[in-house]
Amino acid sequence: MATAKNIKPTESELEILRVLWDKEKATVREVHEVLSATKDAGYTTTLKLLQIMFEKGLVKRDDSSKTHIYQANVSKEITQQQFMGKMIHSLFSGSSTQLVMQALGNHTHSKEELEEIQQLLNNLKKQ
Amino acid sequence: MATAKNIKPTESELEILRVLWDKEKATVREVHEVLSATKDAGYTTTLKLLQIMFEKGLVKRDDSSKTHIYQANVSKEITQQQFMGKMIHSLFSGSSTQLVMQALGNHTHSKEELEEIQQLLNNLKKQ
DNA sequence: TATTGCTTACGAAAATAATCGTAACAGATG
DNA sequence: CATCTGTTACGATTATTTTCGTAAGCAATA
Repeated sequence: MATAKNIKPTESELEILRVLWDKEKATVREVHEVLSATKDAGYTTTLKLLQIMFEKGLVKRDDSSKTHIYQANVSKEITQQQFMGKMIHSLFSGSSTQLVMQALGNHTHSKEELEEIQQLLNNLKKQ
Repeated sequence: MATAKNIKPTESELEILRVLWDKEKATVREVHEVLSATKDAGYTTTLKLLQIMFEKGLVKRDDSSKTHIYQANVSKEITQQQFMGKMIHSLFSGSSTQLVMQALGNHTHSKEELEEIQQLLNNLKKQ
């Protein structure tokens, strides 16, 4: 993903990005279809939002045919980091460890997942 | 903390809660003093915000003397969980494991912190 | 060709959040 | 008592985000 803008997507923009990260490419209608399952806003609302996101550089689009095709222009990873950083700062006094412990303690993890985390932890300890 | 409202604090409200969690009790002026170190908004802005938060039940206050004394009315833990849940859902496809790995991988942790996490992990594995 | 259906563009309204200005009041102090 | 200082109350403004209505275009097709 070439352009990693440091623009923080709004709540609604995030919902759209989620769809685009999942589908890779999508038309306004496709995005709207997914969104309308969980929220009710009109088609033009989704359209407008995508247009705004395009202006901000959050998405790119192929407008060579009448029906434009949108694609995320910020990576999921970068966005995750961005929000995590904010979260760590504003809710965990800057301690990512506290955040990790909170997430570990308050959600269920399968044996396999715990093992996966253990692997990563082992690697970190080796440094 | 008796009343755990499921009201999501806004960005600014969160900043105020952070101060209140830290200081336990505080007057508007005290909150504002802390805030003004990092952001510039007038005193009455902080006052108004606290009044709104009071109406929402995010804070409680002792108004027995002229200068009211505010206190958080939602716990840091509950609020953390609330935001974490949202985050896991909207950015990690519902997988808290992914979030944990992201946080572990993208931030530095001291030997002691890693050990602390290991302890918790051990406990979880025992279940 | 006329109609229908789906599309984009875009201004503007509605909703939400943040900020401030001003009034009023209480307490201290000259 | 008059004044100054610091406080709350609160309406109103501003900024941001979300939503929608309407116009216009294009393509398929009756």
